[in-house]
Amino acid sequence: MIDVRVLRSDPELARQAQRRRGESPDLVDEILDRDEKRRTAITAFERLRAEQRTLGKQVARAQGDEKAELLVRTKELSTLVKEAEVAQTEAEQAFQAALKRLPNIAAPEAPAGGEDDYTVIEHVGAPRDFAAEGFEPLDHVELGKRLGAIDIERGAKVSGARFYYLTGVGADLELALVNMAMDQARGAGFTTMITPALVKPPAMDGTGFLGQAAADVYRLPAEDFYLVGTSEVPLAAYHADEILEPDTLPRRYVAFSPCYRKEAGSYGKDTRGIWRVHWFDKVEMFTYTTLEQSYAEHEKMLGWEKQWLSKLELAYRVIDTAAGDLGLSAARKFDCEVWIPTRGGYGELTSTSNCTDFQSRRLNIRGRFPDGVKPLATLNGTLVAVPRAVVAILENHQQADGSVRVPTALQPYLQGRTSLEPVQ
RNA sequence: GGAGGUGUCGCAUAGUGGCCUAGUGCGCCCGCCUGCUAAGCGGGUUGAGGGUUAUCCCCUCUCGCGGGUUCAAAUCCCGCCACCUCCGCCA
Repeated sequence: MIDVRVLRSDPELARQAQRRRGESPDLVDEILDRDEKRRTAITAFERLRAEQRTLGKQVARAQGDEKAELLVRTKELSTLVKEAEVAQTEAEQAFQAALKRLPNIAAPEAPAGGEDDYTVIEHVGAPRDFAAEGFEPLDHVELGKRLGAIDIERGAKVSGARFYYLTGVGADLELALVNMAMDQARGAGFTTMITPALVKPPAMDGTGFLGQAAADVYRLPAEDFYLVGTSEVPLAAYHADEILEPDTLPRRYVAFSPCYRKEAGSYGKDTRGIWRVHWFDKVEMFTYTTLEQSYAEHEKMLGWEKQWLSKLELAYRVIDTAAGDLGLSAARKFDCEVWIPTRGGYGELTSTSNCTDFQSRRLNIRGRFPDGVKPLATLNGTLVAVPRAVVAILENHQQADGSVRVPTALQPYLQGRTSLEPVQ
């Protein structure tokens, strides 16, 4: 949620930001119009309410005829106050509804445009040249079968399309990745968390996932729960309605959780294998800090993600996501995209967003600072989304004999194994 | 799932319709006093919104949340939520 005072003082900034996202600037003016009506309604209510309170005190002291006369007026006022209160509430709700639709103001550095308008910040490592090595790489589905690591057929039998089992070394690989990620984050000062995967509507809405992303969210209507698509949701809502002391900042949390996504609108896209699935496990970093510190923190998040990918010995590039591809809450987003041999291109493995004070305003997360109580900034970043990491490792580290080399850093987490061998 | 209890300004508490502009203690902040510290004394200390915006000032809301009764609600009534105790069920 954007500070309405920013919209009042510099509406053109917000209109411009909307255009850079490829969205209509008219929403800004609709919000300002509703703000005007809201303030008029508040003033009207408060004037009546003040009169009611003043007269109410006189009633308490008055006697006889004087009291009777006052009661005539106060009874009238009682009705007027109630009407004015209803009008104020309605104006407030109309205003809030419009304001909540407005996405975060994209950072000036974020490229304008949509999904394909990203800029590449850097390349790290070179894609492996299988042709030079003299063999054709297998995809992760075939490798997963040979290793006894991934069972997609039975995933579909039990749960349907886009579900899978990790079996044997596949399951071992998940636990190894998760433990390694947790160790790295813990070493960087993060507090380890295991978070609820079912949340109530305010948590989902406050994090910004009931906007454009609502179609992608699983809901349990009977109990009014949502299944989270990322532990960003329970981590952001963790400090909702709290005022944090500045000397406890930054607060860094790392969570392991399952993630559930409908993947609506992706029909026919990435249908093979486990690249895009309805459920997966993920280790996610999350930071609460000041708005001023958030930009440096965002660089740190990216640094931790790069460190992680390097330990997995993967070639990747970093992109600066375009404004139109930021989602509702983010002001800026960096994706790390790893080279996937059988895709013949880069695919997103991790992503880190600076949501500035956008989520904090929705979730009412504030800090007590010398110059007042102010909303904090929130940032999130993937360390490991398990299935995609498994795909990247299997495909990039496969050998001509069908085995898969285990990256050195990961070996201690896989009972010292240096390679995964085919079982058939 | 059932029964009972509890929810007040950081913490602990007072408050059974108008004297609540929510009192008191603790904690915290500022100042005074004081060789230092403690004690003592004085003041301040929820958050949000509106008017005005030159820091002041004025007003409204905020006693778990939402309704209702009333001229007037922390206080009375209804619903919901959270927590505690016990029972049931379950991993």
